[in-house]
Parts: sequence; C-alpha cells; structure tokens
Amino acid sequence: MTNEEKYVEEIADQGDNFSQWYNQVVRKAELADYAPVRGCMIIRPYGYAIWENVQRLMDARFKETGVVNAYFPLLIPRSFLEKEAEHVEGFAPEVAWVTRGGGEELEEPLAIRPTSETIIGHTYAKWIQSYRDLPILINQWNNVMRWEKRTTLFLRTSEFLWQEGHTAHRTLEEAQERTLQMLEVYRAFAEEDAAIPVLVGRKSENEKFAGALRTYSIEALMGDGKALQAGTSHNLGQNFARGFDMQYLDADGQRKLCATTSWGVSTRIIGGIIMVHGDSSGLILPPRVAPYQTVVVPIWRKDAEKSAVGALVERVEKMLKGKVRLKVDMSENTPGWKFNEWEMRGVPIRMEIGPRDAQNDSVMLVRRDNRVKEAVPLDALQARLPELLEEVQHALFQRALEFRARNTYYTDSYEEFKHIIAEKRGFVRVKWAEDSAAELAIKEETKATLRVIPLDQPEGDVQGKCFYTGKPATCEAVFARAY
RNA sequence: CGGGGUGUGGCGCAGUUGGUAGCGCGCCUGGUUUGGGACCAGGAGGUCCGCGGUUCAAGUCCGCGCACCCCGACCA
Repeated sequence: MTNEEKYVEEIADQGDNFSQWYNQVVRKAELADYAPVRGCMIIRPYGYAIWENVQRLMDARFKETGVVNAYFPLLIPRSFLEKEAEHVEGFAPEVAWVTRGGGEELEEPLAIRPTSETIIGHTYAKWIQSYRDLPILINQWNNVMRWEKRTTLFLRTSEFLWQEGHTAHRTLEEAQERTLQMLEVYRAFAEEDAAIPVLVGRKSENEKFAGALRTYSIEALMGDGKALQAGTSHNLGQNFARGFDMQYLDADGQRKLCATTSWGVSTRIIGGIIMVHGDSSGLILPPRVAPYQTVVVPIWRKDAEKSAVGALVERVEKMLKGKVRLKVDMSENTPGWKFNEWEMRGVPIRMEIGPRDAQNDSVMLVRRDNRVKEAVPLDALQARLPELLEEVQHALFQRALEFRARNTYYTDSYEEFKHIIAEKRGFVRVKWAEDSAAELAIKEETKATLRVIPLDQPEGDVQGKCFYTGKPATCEAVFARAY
C-alpha cells in the first residue's frame, strides 16, 4: 500500500491475528451474522449482494458453454446415497437426516442433500435413452448441508449456498473435456471477476471427491499465506452412471454407460475475496463483484452549499444511472465517518462532492486500494469512472499476483520445506513422485497438504527426484497449509 | 471430538475479601456542526449464557450443560 495511514480504528490489524481480523470484517462490514443454529450463517443484504454478482457473472459464463439451469429436491432417499460406495463412505459423517414428517416416523430416512450427484443420477437415468439425448448440461443454484465440526463464516458452514453443475456424456473423453472446460470457466471467473489469481490443477487421490475418477480445482493464496480451494470440477467417470444405471443406446446398437461430471463453487468464494484483497482498514472489493462500485459522499457547511451540492449529486446520479452501481450516502453522519465506514465495507471508489466541486463542476474520486485522489470534471466523469473502476480491478489482481509470487517457494529439500511451511507459509512447489503414503506423512509432520498438481508442468518429463521420497519425480506439486 | 480461553445493555469492556450492576462507543430527542470516525444538553436500554446448588445475601463460590474464539483431530 502506498498510504499506510490507518483510518479505520475498529478492526484488528491483519498481521496481529488474521482470523480475528477476518471475523471482524465479516461482521462489521455487515456481510453475515451468526445464526441460532450452530454452523449456520445469516447472509446479510450487503454480503448477499456480492453473492448475487457472483451468481450473475458465473451464470453467464456457464450459459456461454451451453449449460442450462434447473432445480432438484432438497431431500434425498437414503437408498440413493448408498448406491455409490465411495460416495456414501465419504459423506456419511456429514449428512443430516430427516426421520420424521407429518408427526410420524418415516419409512425411509431422507438425507438433506450434501450434494446432488445421487438424485440427479437417478433422474438422468430416466431421461437418457439414446445417444441423441446426450450430452445433458444442467446446473443448479441451491443450498446444501454438511455437518461440520468446526465452522467459519463463509469459509466453512454447515449450510452453504453454491452452484452444482451436473453433466452426462456419451464418452469418457467428452466428460474429461467438459471437466476441464468448467475448470477453465472457474479460473476465468476467479481471475477476471473476483481478481483472485489461482493455481489450476488436479487433486491427489487423497484429496479427490468421494466417488470421482479425478478431481480438479482452482487454488488461491490468502493474505495469511494459507491456501483456499475456491472451486472444484470432477470427472466422475462411469462411477455414478454404474450406480444409477445411466445407459444409452449408441449408434452401433450397443447399450453403453454414460460418463458424468460435476463441478461447484460456493459462498466460500466470498471468504476468498475478503482474505485476498482486504487490508487493515477492512474489505476491498473488486469492482465487478462489489455491491456498490462507487459511493457518493456529499459535503457541505451552509444551506447554500447544501443546495448546490445536492443539485450536483443529482446530476451525477442521473448521468451514471445504469452505468455504474452507485450508492449515495445521504445519512446524517459526518463525511469523515462515511469515508471510514465505506472504506471498511470495501467500496472500490469514493466520490466526494463538496462546495469546491460544485463551484468547479467537478467531483473528487478516491480509490480504495491506494487512496489516490483525482479531481474529474463533470463532462469527463461518464468516461473516466468506468475506466478507473477497471484500473482498480486490474490493480487488485496484479497486487494479489505479486503477493502470490512473493509467497511461492521452490525447493528440493524437505528440511527447507518444513522451515517454509512453519515460518512463512505460502505455496511450496516441489518435485513429486505421486505417493499417497508420503503425502499423508508430510501432512502429519507439517500440516501442509498437497493442494494441487498444476496443469502447468515443465516441458517434457520432469527431471530429478521427489523432494520427500527421493524416488524419480513424475510431476511438480504444490503444497500449502490450507483452510 | 480433544486441549486452552471467553460468556455482563446493540458493540468493546470493568466489576475488589459475596452486600443487590457500571464505563466507553453506539442508539433516541433538541440544538450547533460536516473536505478523514464533530460537540453540548437531556434520555432510553440489563432474565449478568442456561439449569441446579451453597448462603441471610451470588455477576462473584460449587456442579452440570450450552455457545463462541484459539490450537488440534475430522473434512469435495
């Protein structure tokens, strides 16, 4: 930051206690509140508005790839969950059950969906007769429930909002292609809309989704050096097709199993946005997802000034209507109070309109990310403000990218690895021989997990030895401590 | 689920050897203010996390719960 001056006094310093900072920002910026039920959260209007922007932007990207939206039920018969062995085992401890209804014990308990692969598998099996029915490309925006032992607002809650996409294909190759296509959609959303740089890659066997053939993810680095899985895309192979008998008659007259995929991004991404961009004054929201892109703070002393300022505010409002998401703060608080409040709440650009501006027919724009001020004549505003918002958007991405570069380490030495994980955190990239036992041992010894095997690998075969086992390396992998 | 910590107006906290609850901020009313969290005056707001116990008397002592935070275990 160019300006280290700390105006907002109400929140903990990021460096002192990151998780305390995080909780205070979430609550003071009025993003979310605790609910009466453990692990559940109330998403307040300001937080929900971020989610609506996430939905709008991602939904458009999905639809560009041919995906349509639908809705499947909240309650899932127990027998469905049991049809895919790995899946049941993986989710069993997290499932909440409905056992009574209408005052009576139910014949079959109903799961509150932890995810919808099973009920969608059941449904697709009925819909699919011929290869002509494929592919099916459906997404749903909904809530799911997973009983969690330890919860944090947005990052891990028992109930959360997300989208889950479910596709069915004729071939394994096509499913694989779709899996990677949606991973790329997530990357583009994260980097271009949320301004969060992400590593894109494959999960290890240990970390993959229960029931998947392969799991891919985007991984982001938070301000405290811990990693956050920000989106996942699974190639489910024929596992769920087998469990739910999703078969089609192919052109060659043979009955064949479908291949399926699923992919999801949740309200956790909001936690990521907070932890990637925020500073010790509070939130910093990337303009594309910010509920208010610009907040207008009017300033006056005398009544005459008040009317001149008021008139200018109205002109500005009219001029920018439909072009910029604008909030005019007409509350009784002093300008100084408003500056701090809206900085804490992360509005990317503040527009000060006072007597001097009324006189000059201009406004004062102040960026949240670096507090740089700029006087803009009224006739240039309509062009300049959207441009400045884009500049902030790019600056936030750039800053996060630089932060990640500074906090990414390469090592061939396990000793150094341990030191980095313990002292500095961040991403650690190593040569790796894909060994589950070694992975678990590393986790045991250092708390670091294999976040991702990046798609971006060195040219040709990986040379050298695994940093842990000394076996010939098969790839490069990235480890980190994670949320 | 294990170890540690904390629960007192909306928020942050104080409350002594047990004696019947207070401070700052916020909130309401009126007035003066307004380019980086204004000021004065008046006012409202409390089952002290819950239940049980000890005691003439419990925010304070004892027991059992619950919630939240931190560190672990678990976890797409």
